[in-house]
Amino acid sequence: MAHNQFKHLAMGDIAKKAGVCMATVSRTLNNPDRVSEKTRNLVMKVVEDMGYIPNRLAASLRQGRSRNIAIMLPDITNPYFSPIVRTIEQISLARGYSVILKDTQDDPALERSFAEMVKTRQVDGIITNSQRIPFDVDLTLPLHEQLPPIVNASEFCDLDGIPKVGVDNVAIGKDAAEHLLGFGHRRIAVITGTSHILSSQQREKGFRAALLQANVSFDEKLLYQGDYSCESGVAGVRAIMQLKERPTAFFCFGDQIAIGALHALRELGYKVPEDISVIGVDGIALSQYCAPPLTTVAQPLTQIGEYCATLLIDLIEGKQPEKLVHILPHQLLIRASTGPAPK
Amino acid sequence: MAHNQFKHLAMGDIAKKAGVCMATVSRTLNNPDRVSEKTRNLVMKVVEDMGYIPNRLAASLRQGRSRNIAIMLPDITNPYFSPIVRTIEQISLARGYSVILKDTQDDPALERSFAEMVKTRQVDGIITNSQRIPFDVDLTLPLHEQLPPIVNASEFCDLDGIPKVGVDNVAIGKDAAEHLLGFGHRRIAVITGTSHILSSQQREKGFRAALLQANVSFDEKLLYQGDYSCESGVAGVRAIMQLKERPTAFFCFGDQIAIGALHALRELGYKVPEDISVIGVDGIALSQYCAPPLTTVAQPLTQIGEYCATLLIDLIEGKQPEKLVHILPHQLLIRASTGPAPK
DNA sequence: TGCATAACGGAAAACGATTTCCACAAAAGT
DNA sequence: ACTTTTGTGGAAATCGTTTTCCGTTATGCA
Repeated sequence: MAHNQFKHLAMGDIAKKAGVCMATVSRTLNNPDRVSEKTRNLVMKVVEDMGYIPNRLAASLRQGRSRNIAIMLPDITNPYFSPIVRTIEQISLARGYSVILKDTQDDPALERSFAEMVKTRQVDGIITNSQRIPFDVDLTLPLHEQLPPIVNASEFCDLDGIPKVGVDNVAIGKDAAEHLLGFGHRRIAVITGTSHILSSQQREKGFRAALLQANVSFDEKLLYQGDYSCESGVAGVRAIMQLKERPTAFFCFGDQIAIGALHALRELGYKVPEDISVIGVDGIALSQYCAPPLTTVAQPLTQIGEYCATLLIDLIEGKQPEKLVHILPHQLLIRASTGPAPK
Repeated sequence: MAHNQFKHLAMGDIAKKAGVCMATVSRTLNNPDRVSEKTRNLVMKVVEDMGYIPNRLAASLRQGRSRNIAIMLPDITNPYFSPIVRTIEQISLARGYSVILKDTQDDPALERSFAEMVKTRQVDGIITNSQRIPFDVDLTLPLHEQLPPIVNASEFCDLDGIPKVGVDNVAIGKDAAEHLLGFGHRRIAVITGTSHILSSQQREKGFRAALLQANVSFDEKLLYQGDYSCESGVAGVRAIMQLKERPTAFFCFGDQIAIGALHALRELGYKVPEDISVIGVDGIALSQYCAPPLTTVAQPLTQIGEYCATLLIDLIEGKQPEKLVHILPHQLLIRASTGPAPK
């Protein structure tokens, strides 16, 4: 009713005009090499002249696939995801897929409802940052026979057999800790990510392991449960700096946390890194513009996106990927927010 | 071929199992009130038990609409867009639409190709930040008869009759300038947004008007063409601070520019706001965590998203909106990056 | 000249829901 | 008891492609 002003040509109209049959038009559009050059040019010309654009819904219905993929994120405002999403878009486009982006706000119900888009045939597969797999699975049966094409990005669910792309968060926690230990820090505070999130737990694990290995004990009062937001960085610093025995360094499990922490430390009058060092994780673009520029353990965000998209589309198209799990290398970016521990 | 492991029930299967006809199943699912409670419960139970989920592609094909909308952005990594996109998603979801997000990288060809998704019936409408309308229009005919549902967000094309949601950028330029003038600044540098973008041109216009009105002349050497990126903020400051006659304030046409500018000023050893004031535009979430917290002219980002989504969906559904153009109020957030001009 | 191959036409099934048309029954109203 | 509603069944058209199944003609090659 609404917008009939756009008369939609059907393939039959083109066929009639060009004096060929529909099959030929379809072949010309989808398998150009199966049509003689002469007919191809003829059909193409008519298509151009009349401005025909095939209805992809019809094609999708017939072919049983939509050539769309979905990305589920807990929070698209987190700049961590931007480069990942952008890369996924680029690769998908190159391979003929469109991307549907979803902000699930970490809500299981929303995750499941979005996941239904696979069942409704609106998308052919899903890239998800959630460690909850939004499909019912029977653990006694092989997973890949029950799940639609799905790739776990950055955050991993604990099921084996689910394709995953991300980093080694235990190692990240260790590397960050060792960087601070190397500067002589012994009282290191931690502002974690969202507590139920695996990446946060693993970074904590790596952190503790590094301390243990260096024979440094950890004061549990120096641990603040954050949630990967700037706000939790602010709150964490405020809480911890009230302690009698203050830390000389903060290990923030995300760059956004670190940005908030830097802000709060500034407010309280501390100098970074002279009084207190701060290290983050993620390597978001803005981290280099912090005051001071943030030392951080950078993730290969573009690469994560690249692997996710490639993996998912391979799965969709039935190409068996050689590897289902990709753990990509991280990199410690030493900038100005960390320095020697004060005496 | 790829994933037949998911046997897809069709509506006929449900009808048979429930002992009713397909029309009844369809009615139950789409117009529950046109079916007796008894049959409704029966059908619903079968639907639940068998886990039936209707194929939306088929429905879309038949109904001639996909219940998808597209958002075209030049750069999804710009945190300016995040709250807008998130709000659009929320409203769309509530009204039964899915959102397809596109990063066009300001490329006209990409914009056009994405816009074709309307013609291929993959989306019912578009929200675009580009001032290029990616459809051919005949200016002698009424626009609304030629264009599919489309809404211009934040950046406006120069055609009348296109639905638009945004702010008054001339006023924003004026307000920012007057704030600095009020602090006694007379040499104010400007780092603009992308030069061909209307919002940047208008902010400049407002800025110049305010100076003129205050009887302050503008030194053209204090104008640096940026592109809304952090990098251009850095570059702008470096270029302008090499001048013999330096400014006492920077008006950055975007918060990202301002973040880069703050960074570069810090590198050069200037104190903000004691030596130099900096004001931004946009009011992105991170602006409050800058060092010092950024004075900025904030846009009502959530509201922009809200109006865009509502407007577009109303257009799609044939409801004639009362207003096609919404200019929403901005707000000067005075924080710590601006202060009195040094003597 | 003969024959394999390629190119294309014609017609129709298929994808899976929506929607219409008509008939017919049961429930509700007068 | 008679007329309206209301609810439902049965069957089929429809959306616009893709794809198959032949059959036919043109082309190329030996």
